[in-house]
Amino acid sequence: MSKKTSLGRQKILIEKIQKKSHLQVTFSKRRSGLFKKASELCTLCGVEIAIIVFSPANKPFSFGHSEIESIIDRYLTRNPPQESNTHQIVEAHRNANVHDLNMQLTQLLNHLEIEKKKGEEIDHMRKARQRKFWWECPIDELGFYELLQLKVSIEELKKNLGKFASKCIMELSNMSSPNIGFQYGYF
Amino acid sequence: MSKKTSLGRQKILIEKIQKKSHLQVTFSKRRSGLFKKASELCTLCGVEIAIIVFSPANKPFSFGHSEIESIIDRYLTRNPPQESNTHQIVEAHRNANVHDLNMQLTQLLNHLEIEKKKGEEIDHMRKARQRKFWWECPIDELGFYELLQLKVSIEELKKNLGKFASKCIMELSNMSSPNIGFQYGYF
DNA sequence: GAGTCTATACTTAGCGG
DNA sequence: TCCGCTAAGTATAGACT
Repeated sequence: MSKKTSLGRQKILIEKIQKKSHLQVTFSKRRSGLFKKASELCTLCGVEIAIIVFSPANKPFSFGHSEIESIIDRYLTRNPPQESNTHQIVEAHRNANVHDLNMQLTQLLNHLEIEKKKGEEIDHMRKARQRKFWWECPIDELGFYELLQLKVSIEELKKNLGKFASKCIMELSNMSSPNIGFQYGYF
Repeated sequence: MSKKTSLGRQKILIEKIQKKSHLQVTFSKRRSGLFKKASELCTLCGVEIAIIVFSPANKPFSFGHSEIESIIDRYLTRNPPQESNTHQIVEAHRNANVHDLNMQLTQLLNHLEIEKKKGEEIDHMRKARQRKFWWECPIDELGFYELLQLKVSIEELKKNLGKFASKCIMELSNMSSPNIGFQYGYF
């Protein structure tokens, strides 16, 4: 209650934001706003839109999914310079050049997206494993006491495994498959 | 005077507008709105943005990070200007566009390189670990026989660890530090 | 088409979690 | 970093020029 209520939106000048943290927030918000507007325009008017944005941290963000390529392609092929014939050859070359660049750009965007996703996935998996599996570490890098600890831990694991296996066996034998071929006495 | 006052903005559903004339108006307004937002984002955050939009009439509109937009817009919407001066301006902007694309391409190449390297590194580490550490696997996902194998392997590991530790201790005791504080008898 | 007007829908700055 | 909130700033639907 003693807390002041929010001031609400303040007017800002459209000029380069100096404060870095501030800029990052604004970029994030406005980028998503921009993409939302674009998506609305797509839906409302049934048009195709391609957007490429480079973040302040120089990361590329794109809107337009996989269609971005065809959109750029269309733009470049159907953007005929309406000029005199004398320029047409030069223009054609230029357009070919631009077209080529855009192809590469698009391909790179796709690759980047894939690589990013792959990297994130692997990283995520790694982190998940690290949380779950304490033994995931290179033995060669362990110190003496750490080796001791590892030994103890593995013995603990062995015990637990024995218990777990026994439990599995019990459950199996409680099921309706009495002739199951496992050699229970192994443990 | 007898005119009714405007109803003000009405809520609309974000779905394909059916009425053609209506659609055209909306497209025009929202496209400029989109480009305005993009331009603000450019200025506020000092980033580069490229947008390509195809109108319902299949005309391409593009937004680059400068005032290129209005010029290209004029150039494409109206008939080609006859003055060579204007022609030069358009040419200049087209070149700027190419330059821009090249910038983006370079940036992307760098990003891709970094991401790829990162991904490969992580992948390499993962594979190295997998080769080295057979026990790196989620216990919950192991089958019965695999659990058996794991148990055996771990017992083997325990033995090897014991040997390894003994060897370490031997080597330590052979060194010139006889008072080392380890409790050798632990293993 | 593009520009104007109005009232309202939508966006977002600044703050907190 | 991302989410949510609030209030003020903007964008824009509809009608008309």
